[in-house]
Amino acid sequence: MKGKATSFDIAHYAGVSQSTVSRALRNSPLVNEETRKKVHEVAKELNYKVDKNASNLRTQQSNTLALLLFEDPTKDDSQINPFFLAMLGSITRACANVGYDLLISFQQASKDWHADYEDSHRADGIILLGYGDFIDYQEKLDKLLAQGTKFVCWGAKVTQSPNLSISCDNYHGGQLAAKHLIDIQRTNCAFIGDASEHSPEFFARFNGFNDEFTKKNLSIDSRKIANAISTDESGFQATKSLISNNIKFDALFAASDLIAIGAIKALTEAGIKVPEDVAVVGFDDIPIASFTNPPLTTVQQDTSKAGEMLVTNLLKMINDEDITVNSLLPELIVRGSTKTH
Amino acid sequence: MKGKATSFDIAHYAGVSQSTVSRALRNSPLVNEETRKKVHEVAKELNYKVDKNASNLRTQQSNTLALLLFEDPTKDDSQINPFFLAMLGSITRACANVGYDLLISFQQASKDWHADYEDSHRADGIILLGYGDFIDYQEKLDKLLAQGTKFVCWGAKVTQSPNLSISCDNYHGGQLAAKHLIDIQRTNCAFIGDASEHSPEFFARFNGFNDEFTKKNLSIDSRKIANAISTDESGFQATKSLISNNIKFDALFAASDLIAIGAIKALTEAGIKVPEDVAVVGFDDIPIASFTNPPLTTVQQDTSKAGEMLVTNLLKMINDEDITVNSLLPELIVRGSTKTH
DNA sequence: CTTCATTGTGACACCGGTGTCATGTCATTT
DNA sequence: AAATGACATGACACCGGTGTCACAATGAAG
Repeated sequence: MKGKATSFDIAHYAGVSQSTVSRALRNSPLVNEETRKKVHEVAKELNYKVDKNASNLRTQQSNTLALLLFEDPTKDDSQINPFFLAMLGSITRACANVGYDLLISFQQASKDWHADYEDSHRADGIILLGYGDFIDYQEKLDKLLAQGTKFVCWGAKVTQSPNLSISCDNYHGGQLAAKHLIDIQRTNCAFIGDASEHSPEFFARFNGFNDEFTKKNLSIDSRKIANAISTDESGFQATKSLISNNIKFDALFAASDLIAIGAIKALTEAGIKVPEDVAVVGFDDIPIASFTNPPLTTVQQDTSKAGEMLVTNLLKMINDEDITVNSLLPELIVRGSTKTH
Repeated sequence: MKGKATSFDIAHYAGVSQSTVSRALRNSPLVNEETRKKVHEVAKELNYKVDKNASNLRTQQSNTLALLLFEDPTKDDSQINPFFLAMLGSITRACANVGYDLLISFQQASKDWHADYEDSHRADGIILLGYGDFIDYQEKLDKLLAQGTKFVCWGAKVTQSPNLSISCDNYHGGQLAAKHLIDIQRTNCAFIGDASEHSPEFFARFNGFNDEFTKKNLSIDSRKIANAISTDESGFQATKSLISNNIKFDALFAASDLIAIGAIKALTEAGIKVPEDVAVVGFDDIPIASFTNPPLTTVQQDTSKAGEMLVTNLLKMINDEDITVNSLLPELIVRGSTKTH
């Protein structure tokens, strides 16, 4: 047999027209049961598969979603944030469940990325994933919006159109962390992350955390706030600088687990014991979290549910259905890094 | 503007024919520099993007690769083997570097998966990734081969066509582990994994390990070999059963890091100290490995190079070029789990 | 026996590009 | 001045499906 079989080949062998083959294979009610069976039979025999390019071209939809992962530009090229990796896994599954293919692509946050995938009809919609500088990001989202591109994003709320973004309730997560530290009487607390609009998610975590302290007439000393992006290296450096500036604290809330891991490393190297001297709370609950030494207390985001929601919401957008925005509820997972006894 | 711009729209506004637009956009040398510029200008203005479906249909290639991930069926649905996640990351990058898109899909190892992606012209080639029962797997690979599908796979050697698979030199990796343990005088050694043809990679690791012992007139007691698939849970159970059968050993070689992590947990719970009582060596060097307690000594596979090789080899196959099979050289990373002093 | 709805099928245009062939223009050669 | 070639462009078929329309066959209704 020369090359791949086409619907014409099937038509030929089944003794019907190509139109009928097309209908039969898509189980159109228009076609007689008997011919339908015959066609399916021949198709199977010839190992025929519908050419997606032709079919997509005609129907003007691809049954494919694109996942764009943005990375912190400073990040080592070889490692990917495990939290996003987990999201990627759950998104993949969610796509498979609804019969969509998934294209993935890593984007340099700095680079120009336009909505290539959707514009070129390669995907019906786009899922955006990534921490990164939000200000720059926002601008590009606006462009997407203006173009009418179908997309959802994880994390940062897009102001004009809050329905586009799905996230866990970061503010609430921050509160959980604060409550826990207050419970175990660690109120002299440092925060490592970015407490500004540049990282809305981190900011929300910080605000929830801070507000909870304020509620109890406590406060976070601003000198105990150190900037970091979501890498262990950055968390390590930030914590180290706090330590070398001789700033004292008995608890540390890291805006992400990777930061927390870096922080623990910095603390340990400085001879500061976790959790005896400093209790550490992270955010995300990445797989590593339970394997660190000590195991990391952290605010868990349900990545599996998150991926599902991203996909279902995106599909709703594609079908012009209404979206019910749901924030995911984070959960505190207490482990060794805050166990004081 | 109604809908997306097509090349005809560009042609209209640029005052040339559609053919010329097509050529100009692909920077064909046939078209005059001036018109080329003009066309590019208009295209940019109208935010035009080539429709991939049309273009793929015509050229009969998709500039897309598909990545199929096979999972141990027993595996918890929510977690993905971190080693494959790392591979996925490097493959994605490698694809991006050569201008290919990447479709990903998780496959139930048990399910029927045919070569849907390639048959339906959605991808030019396929990358297969996954531990799993090799016997069943092999059969499906044969089918792919017979169909002339372009694919490469990680790990297990496909007997008829060894060029198809790329892997690190597992045998050598096993030797490295053995040498190290012998060096530190831990020769009463257990092996956790699957030492049979069902898991060729694990088998090779074991064989390298075992042969190295034999070379030194040492041997691995067959009662100290326990079966496990590549999950921490399975490693945990396997190790536990060794312990509860009162089998003594002072070193343990796990066929993968996840197994090793489960093993460490089992040992620790039984009051056996790592590395004082039992030295543990894993395989893969997944990101978690350096964060375990104690940090895990392991045989590192260079995932970044591996992903690159998979992609470049697959592209060579697609272009009918010759492939030079390269095994990747694994490297021993010594960490706390084998440090006896 | 005609009329009309129903059912199943084939013919054909179409999706938006790409590649081939034909055409036209202009400078160079003889 | 006629012939030759290089260069630039347009016309058109084609990739392999999908959707619309027309039409034949059948049976029911009038």
